[in-house]
Amino acid sequence: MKNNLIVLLGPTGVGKTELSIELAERIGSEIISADSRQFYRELSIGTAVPSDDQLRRVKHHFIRFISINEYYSSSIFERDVLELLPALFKKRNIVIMSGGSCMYIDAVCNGIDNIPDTDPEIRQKYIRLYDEEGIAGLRVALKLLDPVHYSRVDLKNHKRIIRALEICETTGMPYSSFLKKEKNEREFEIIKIGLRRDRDDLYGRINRRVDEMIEMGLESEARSLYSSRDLNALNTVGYRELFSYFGGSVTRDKAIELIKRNSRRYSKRQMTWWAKDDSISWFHPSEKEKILEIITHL
RNA sequence: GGUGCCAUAGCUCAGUCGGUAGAGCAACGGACUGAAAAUCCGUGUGUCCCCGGUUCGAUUCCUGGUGGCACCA
Repeated sequence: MKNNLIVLLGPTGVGKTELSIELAERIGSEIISADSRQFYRELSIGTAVPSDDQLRRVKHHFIRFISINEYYSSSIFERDVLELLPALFKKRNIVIMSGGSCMYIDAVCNGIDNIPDTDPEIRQKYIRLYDEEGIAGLRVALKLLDPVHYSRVDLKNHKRIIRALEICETTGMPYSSFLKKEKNEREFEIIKIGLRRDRDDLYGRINRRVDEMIEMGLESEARSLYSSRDLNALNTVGYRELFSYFGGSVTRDKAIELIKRNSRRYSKRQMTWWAKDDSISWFHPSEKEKILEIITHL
């Protein structure tokens, strides 16, 4: 009997959480979360993690399991998921992975090229270079160390250039030499099921959900994290805007409005990412029976 | 009721001494290989309130409407 990973994906707010739990209950599987901000145990309201009730209904993995102070990445996620899956497949030949973090989902489905770990100090060094000399300084360094990548990379995106530079310096080889871009074969089938809604409908849900988060106490959750605001894990919609409010640069109402806007923009970016993936079968979240049909006939 | 001011993009407004218009925000499109809810790139989307008039040509000037605001009654 072959093993199947059902990848349930969709933009933020589309309704993945509840549907994934209902599906998992029906087929008796467990759920792997592929939401990179639900990984952090310090965050809950702003990341819309499943409720305690929901977590009791179905066993979830990768929910609130690391600290915002820890380093994590899509590559580590790939490794962690691939290590966990055999145990899950022993219990049931179907596992559901549900989430919206595009790059993390890709890491599990297709793999990421093997690139050596880097020393955080080296990244810091290039961040300093960026602060002092701007994007131009980064470009000069990259052109020297990896002319191939220099000709391909988005030369206005400092994060991309810094990433390439830190690899070049760590390994003594050009970053581009590590990029094979080959799809890694998996020992299980991958069935991608995408959830989508009309834009007005989705945006309405996003706006309402932000109001609900505020009612549930997002402000105090964010306030308790304010001293850690510079951590990458907190450079996240729902928190950064409230930090601006705490810092006095925007009003509370404006911050809430910005959370809504940035959530909407995020959902659009997710849809753009998936638009070119023709292996996804798309459904409206209400089409549960149709989706079950597919899953149960595997 | 009278007088004055205003009406231009989704919003706030600029502008055209008459040659069909532009900023900010919003919106929209895209990129993405170990920070990714991050980061970056691109795009003006318009009966210039309406009916007439003057003019080769009116969003711009003029009559008259309509709506809004202010002041006087």
